[in-house]
Amino acid sequence: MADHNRVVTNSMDAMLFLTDDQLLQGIELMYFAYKGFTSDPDLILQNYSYGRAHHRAVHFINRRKGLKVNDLLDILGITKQSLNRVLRQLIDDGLVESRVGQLDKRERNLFLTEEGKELERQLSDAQRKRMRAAYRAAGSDAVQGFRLVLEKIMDVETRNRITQDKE
Amino acid sequence: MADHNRVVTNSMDAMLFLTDDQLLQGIELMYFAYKGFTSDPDLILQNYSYGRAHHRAVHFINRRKGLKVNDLLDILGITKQSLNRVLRQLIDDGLVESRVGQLDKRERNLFLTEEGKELERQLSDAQRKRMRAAYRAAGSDAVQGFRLVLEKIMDVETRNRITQDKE
DNA sequence: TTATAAAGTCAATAATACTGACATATATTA
DNA sequence: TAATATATGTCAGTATTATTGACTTTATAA
Repeated sequence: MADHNRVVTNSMDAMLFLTDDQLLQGIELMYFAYKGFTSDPDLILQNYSYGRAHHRAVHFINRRKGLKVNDLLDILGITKQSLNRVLRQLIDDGLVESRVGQLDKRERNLFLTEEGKELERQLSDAQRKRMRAAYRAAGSDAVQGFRLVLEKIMDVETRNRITQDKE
Repeated sequence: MADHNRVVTNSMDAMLFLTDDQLLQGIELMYFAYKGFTSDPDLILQNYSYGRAHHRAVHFINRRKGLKVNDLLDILGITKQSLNRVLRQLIDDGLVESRVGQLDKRERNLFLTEEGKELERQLSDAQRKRMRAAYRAAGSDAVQGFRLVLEKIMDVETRNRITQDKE
């Protein structure tokens, strides 16, 4: 029975019928989930008088250690001037270190300091906790589906950049 | 084999092992997907000199026709003063109609005008198109998993409010 | 040497949110 | 009925995050 269902399901995929209402429900789900998803970090950031922009910078500097300012700009899709305000604060506050590039001295490689890592840990702990609970509650099959759909929702250029960066 | 795998997978769910890196990948996925998800409407809104706040208002007024101002405040989780700016514009521009409540005349029931429906259609067409493409590419099993995980990511109070509202 | 590139900065502006203080109309309660 | 509470709306001031445009400094490349 499982096998039979699987075959039927797969052959249905090509003509998956989706009402506008079902799609709108998915859209709302994204909205509400994203809201919950950002709520825990938002609370923590208040203690530092930082905002989401700081979180994003800290997150990506942690994930791609030593990345260049330009890389960060590409990832975030904001202007140099917007990033500068945030980065300036993080550097002045001693959470981020900006090292002159070894090959090209115009470049700056960004790293988290110990203090920066501590904030990152706090933020990602909260977010991971929520993700882990959701993953566990939904089950591993659901997680695969979740990841697959999210990947397809992204802009193609974004998807290519992310996946090519992965080693 | 399918049945055997299913059993193994389900029994694994309780102890689903997730590395911090896997969870961080999920977190990034949410970030990038949400970004893509809002990019199409953002372009359309520029033509109207509106922002995401207007989109959200229009979306929920369409989805819950005749909802009260207080209902909308609850859903959006913003202050009366923040909503007012947006709602004032939409009403003045003739996209939203505010009708005095029939039972309680203090209340105002919100509706989209024909013009408002036209904007809603434009915005949701773009977003539905992206969702439909993602759903089709991922397959119906994946869609189920996607929805399930998103529901679990939401705040419990949000989830209860959403699901109870559904008839 | 001149042009290009990476990073940083200053200034002005916009969208979205916030808090606090009040006003108005209507409903509910004492 | 009089006092209180509720739903909505508004004014003013402030903060965060983003924008555009103009420029500078330093370093690499043509």
